[in-house]
Amino acid sequence: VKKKLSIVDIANALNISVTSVSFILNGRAKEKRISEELVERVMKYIEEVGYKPNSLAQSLRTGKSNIIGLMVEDISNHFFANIARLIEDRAYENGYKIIYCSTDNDTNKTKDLIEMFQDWHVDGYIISPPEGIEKNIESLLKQNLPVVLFDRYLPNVKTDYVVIDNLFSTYNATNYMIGQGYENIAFITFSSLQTQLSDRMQGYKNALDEAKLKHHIKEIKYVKNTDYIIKPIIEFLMENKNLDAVLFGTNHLGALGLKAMKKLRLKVPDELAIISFDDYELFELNSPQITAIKQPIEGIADHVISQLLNRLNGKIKLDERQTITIPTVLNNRESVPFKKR
Amino acid sequence: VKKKLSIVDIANALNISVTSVSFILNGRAKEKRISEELVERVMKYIEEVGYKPNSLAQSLRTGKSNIIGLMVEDISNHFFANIARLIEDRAYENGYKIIYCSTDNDTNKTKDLIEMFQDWHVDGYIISPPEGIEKNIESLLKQNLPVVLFDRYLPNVKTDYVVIDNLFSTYNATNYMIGQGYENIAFITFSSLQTQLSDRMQGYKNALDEAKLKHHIKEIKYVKNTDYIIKPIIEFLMENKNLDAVLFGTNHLGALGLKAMKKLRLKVPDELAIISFDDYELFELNSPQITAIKQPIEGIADHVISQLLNRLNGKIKLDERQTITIPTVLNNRESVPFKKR
DNA sequence: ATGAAAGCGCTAACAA
DNA sequence: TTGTTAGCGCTTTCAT
Repeated sequence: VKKKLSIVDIANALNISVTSVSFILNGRAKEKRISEELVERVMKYIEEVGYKPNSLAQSLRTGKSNIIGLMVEDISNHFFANIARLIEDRAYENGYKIIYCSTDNDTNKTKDLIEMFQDWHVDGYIISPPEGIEKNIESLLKQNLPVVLFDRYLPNVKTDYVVIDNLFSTYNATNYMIGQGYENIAFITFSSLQTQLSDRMQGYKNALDEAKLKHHIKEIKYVKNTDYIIKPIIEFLMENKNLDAVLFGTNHLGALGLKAMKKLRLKVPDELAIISFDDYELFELNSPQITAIKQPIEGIADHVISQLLNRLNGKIKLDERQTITIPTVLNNRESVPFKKR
Repeated sequence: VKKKLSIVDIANALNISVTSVSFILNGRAKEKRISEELVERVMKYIEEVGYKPNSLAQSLRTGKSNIIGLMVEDISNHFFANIARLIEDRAYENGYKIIYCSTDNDTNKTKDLIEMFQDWHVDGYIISPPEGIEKNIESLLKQNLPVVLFDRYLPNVKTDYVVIDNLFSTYNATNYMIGQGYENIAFITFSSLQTQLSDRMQGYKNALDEAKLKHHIKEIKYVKNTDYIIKPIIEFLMENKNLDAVLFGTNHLGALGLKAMKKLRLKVPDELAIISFDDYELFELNSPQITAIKQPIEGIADHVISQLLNRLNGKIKLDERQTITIPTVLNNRESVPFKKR
């Protein structure tokens, strides 16, 4: 077991100073006018013995960790997992590593996690924020730490963020259903004040209001155990036999809603037309294929990481703020046929 | 913008030595017989000013980073995302953070990533290894760094690992199909020498050989673009009209296979019975519901992290080696009905 | 063009 | 019981 060598070891071995080695290592040889010959000698030796700088020490010294903290609601969720993957690729390409965690939308957990990340001096944050962490985000901002929110934002905190056009998405989807002849359209969502969900609800309401139709809203408390999400859906559906269409507020709810309907032996779309938010492999393969509001995952991930990298590279002024809203696509399939009356 | 305080600042403020502060912070006050009074004073002050130790410095000093490196094939894959989530929870519970990456089963990429993680002095590794990184894993082992492999292992490297009983799983599934009266059973898999895939293939072969039935194996080269996976599946299916059943080697292939059949307007299960490896929400919701080999994700994640934590805590002797093989469950649904002849 | 040395924040051996 | 100090490995200022 050979001990890891340090920059000192290699300086000694070559009988030169650590400074030279450091400069050479950091590509500042030219700038410091170090002889070609020395540079070559050092590089060769380093290659030979397989020297690798200790990133920890580098970070302690420079204050830069080259780590990005990624905080998503739940890494096992299809949407976030895909975002995480795309962000990861871009981050590594740019010399950053990713340390991640799932917040579960739990405010206290998130606060702890932010502190942890701070102790580790991560260079930047990508967060899908739960409610109630305004203070903590502001504190990061005050320290000039780059923060990019996504999926939802905090209305009272001036950060960069990347979101989709939630309001228009559901407005549009609801309108589509209305246009297809549906009149008793429900919206099933999680009870939450987060912007993405409240915007989606608002879009739904707006469309109904314009058409002078009645709201049918079911808010479900989020829990991990899916049984306790399916159950209220089933109950809601049973209690509202007059419904002819349902709009689901998230992909998770869409999938579970499908399960609920399967249990109830409800025929989709004959007895109930449906649209889900957030497209999903499952929706395309289902019979009938489920119409869904597709989020441009690549677009979101791309903007998120670009924004963060720009901040990291100082390409955005500190007092500037970039907010990006991306349109969605209604992937029209088979679950909302024209309704015969 | 107030500067971050260090242990020195708080020592000065309280007119005591850094040692005392350090000991108190690390809960060694009792052991070092530091006065209750001082401990209290320090703790109170720390609370007051919100002092947080710099983990970077701690790690540089102690050589322990409290970070676990998680290397999966692809974090956006349902299976790995779920494992990642469970591992994350257990890791944070135990004071570890997770830095992750996706290997894409790319040997060179993985090598680079391992080096990166090493530069960061991560305390332990959890890896679903691609082929050809035996040397690199061995090098980690030689440095007494804990490594737990999962999903597949490296036959020539003596590491801890957690895998499922792949061979029996497909043997069992294939046998089940045979028992249901199917005779021309195909196995669609990715071309790879990785243990999980070769074991699955072997299980399939064994069952067919025992029943004196012919092999129908399609190996597909893995690529990111799903079109280039669906296409060969379609071709294979078209060229082998005599098939009456298909076993898919991974969840990814199962889902894409379903798409292929949809395109071909093949009736499942009447024209083609199917079983997929690795259960999936999609399979349960499909009509017909797809029979699948369910991997015990919680069990895998649990064993993986327990093994790693035990190593980290020195509860496993260095020369000892733990390999765990977990059984799977054949989730019997509707896609393999008894075949009338 | 190269080197000496301070210091990032922390831990722990040693001293007192 | 508490304090002094070396040093983890690196970067960078200042001197030469």
